[in-house]
Amino acid sequence: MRQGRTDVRADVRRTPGPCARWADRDADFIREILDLVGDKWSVLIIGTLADGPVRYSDLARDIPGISQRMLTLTLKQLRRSGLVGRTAYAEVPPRVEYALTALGTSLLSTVLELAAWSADRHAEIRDHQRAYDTAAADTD
Amino acid sequence: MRQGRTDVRADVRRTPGPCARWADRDADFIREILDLVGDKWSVLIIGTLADGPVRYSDLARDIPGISQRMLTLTLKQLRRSGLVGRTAYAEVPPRVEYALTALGTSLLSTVLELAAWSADRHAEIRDHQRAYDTAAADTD
DNA sequence: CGGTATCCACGAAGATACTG
DNA sequence: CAGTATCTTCGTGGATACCG
Repeated sequence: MRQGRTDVRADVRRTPGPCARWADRDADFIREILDLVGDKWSVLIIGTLADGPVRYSDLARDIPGISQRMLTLTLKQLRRSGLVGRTAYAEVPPRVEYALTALGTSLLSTVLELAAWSADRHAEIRDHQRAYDTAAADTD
Repeated sequence: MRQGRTDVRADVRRTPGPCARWADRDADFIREILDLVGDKWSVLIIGTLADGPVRYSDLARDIPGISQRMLTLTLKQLRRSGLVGRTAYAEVPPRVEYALTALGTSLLSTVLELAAWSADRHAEIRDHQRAYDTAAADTD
């Protein structure tokens, strides 16, 4: 499962007791990746790029509800981190394609797993939420 | 004309790949899980609970920078979704322990994979970011 | 100890208009 | 087509004080 060179959990204290603590570095890693893909649009964009290069306007059309501003901003951020590449063709009309880099692709599989988990468990989650909300309403 | 506005949805490219265009419910799944663990603290809490039940005050101490308010709020959200369980012991002084449920544990492994990815690639990502920022500064 | 309640600042993000 | 610029709203989260 985790055959990466760096095992995050290795840095977390595994005391027999109930007190495992995050090394600051671990928290930073989490924060870093969350900043990258924890927002509203990044994962959606990455998923849309899964099959190959996609044009700006196609992204705007295929991602429901995204504004031009957020699309541009999020693409810029993904590009900055090296997850997404941009190719502009000097044509008329102009054509710009965005595609996953190798780095982006490597993230895709993990992210897809998360999506699969969510799809798999979402009924269970919703049930819990409803039950919780009902119980809370009772005690109000 | 390869793609008019009318047939956008019909012209979905269904390659055998992971996902072509987002069906609305796929986007909803992503959104759901991102709402759950995409925030600043959820993953950190889940990770801290990895080894077993942890008391409220221990969570507050072991998660650097978290405020009491956010700890309470995030725990409530995780509890609502069935990822975390709460047990209050009628003692003096009072003791309350939080622990991952089976659902929470099943998420943990996926999330840990994401953290491992981040730990593994974070140098590469930072390099890209620096290069990008430098290039941007040049064109300014 | 294990929380709630309230106030406030700040950044994220939507709407809209404009440009190369 | 592929963006940028600006304005404004809105939610998230920090600080602080208080309660069972």
